Amino acid sequence: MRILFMGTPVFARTSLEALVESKHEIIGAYTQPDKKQNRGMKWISSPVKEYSITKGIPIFTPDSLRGEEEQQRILEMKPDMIVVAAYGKILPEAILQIPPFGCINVHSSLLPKYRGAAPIQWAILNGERETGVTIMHMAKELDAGDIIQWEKTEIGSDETAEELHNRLMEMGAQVLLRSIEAIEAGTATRTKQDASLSSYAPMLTRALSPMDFTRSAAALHNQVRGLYPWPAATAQLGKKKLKILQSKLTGEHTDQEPGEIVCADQEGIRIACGNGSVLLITELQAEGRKKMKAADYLRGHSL
RNA sequence: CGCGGGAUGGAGCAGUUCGGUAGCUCGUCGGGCUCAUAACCCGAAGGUCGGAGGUUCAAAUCCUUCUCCCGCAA
Repeated sequence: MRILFMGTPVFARTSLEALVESKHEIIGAYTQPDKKQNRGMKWISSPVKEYSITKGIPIFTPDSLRGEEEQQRILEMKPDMIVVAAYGKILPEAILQIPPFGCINVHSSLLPKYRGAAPIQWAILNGERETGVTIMHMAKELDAGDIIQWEKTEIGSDETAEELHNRLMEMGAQVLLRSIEAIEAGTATRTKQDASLSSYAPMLTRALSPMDFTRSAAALHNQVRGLYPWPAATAQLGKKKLKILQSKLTGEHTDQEPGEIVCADQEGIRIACGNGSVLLITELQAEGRKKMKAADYLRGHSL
């Protein structure tokens, strides 16, 4: 199968790698243009671009796919199928109709739940017990196409968004290969999404970071691991604003007011939360510092 | 040239403004106390103060430069 790939971050690269190592022919990779970003405003290429260079895959980084010219180019490449994974651009309908085997997408949630940009993180933020990856045919509406296959996985009670992301990334690549195989063999099914069950997982922002200690410890724990490693939960402890990177639920109770420090020792910092629940902060990061164990932080700082 | 913070014994920090014998909390090792201990008491080891130049009688501290780390912004 002649496959045109479209994707940007490391999540997409993993699927691309799986495709490259499969029997399929990767005829090109679309990815976001290089950006000036990070400290020092250096030019950064997407992981998909970096990888494609090492494999000699033709790279395309248009600002938009809406133009005639771009659509014509894709048409001339004669892809049998377009595979999209976290590309970051909307594909116009004209392009969706080009490949005879269709445009399929790797999405890291159990659709129709968590459509959108940050499905992995929102699943954790909402305290879901399970999530997964879905391979679907792309439709005009975002993440609303017919489902080809999905695979579920349990979310560990202390699992972070980063860990879950890495697992789903590998899982996505595998399910993708199986789906393509099924499509090629003509055994693939198409299941419509029940739009009434859909939910939206918008891009994360720093506005989600501040911790409100009147919420339950369980909700805050979800916030800490769901926002890890970016943008990370933050809290004002003592005089400093800290990123809270790792926490534990202790099941303890306290009579102290939300936000008060129950105890700070080798285990970490226990903070009173809503309804007398207690959250144990075990890892954090101060501005200009590296992340460290809460106990280490306490050796040089008083609260 | 985006803005800013940081590099000090194994860990986390102070000291840098106004140069003058390197300090705190903890860890480690030894000893003591104890039925016992992650607790307490006594003692010890461990640092070319990120690298390289310079100023000075004297530099962690002032000047120049380099490397690495981090936060913000994108």
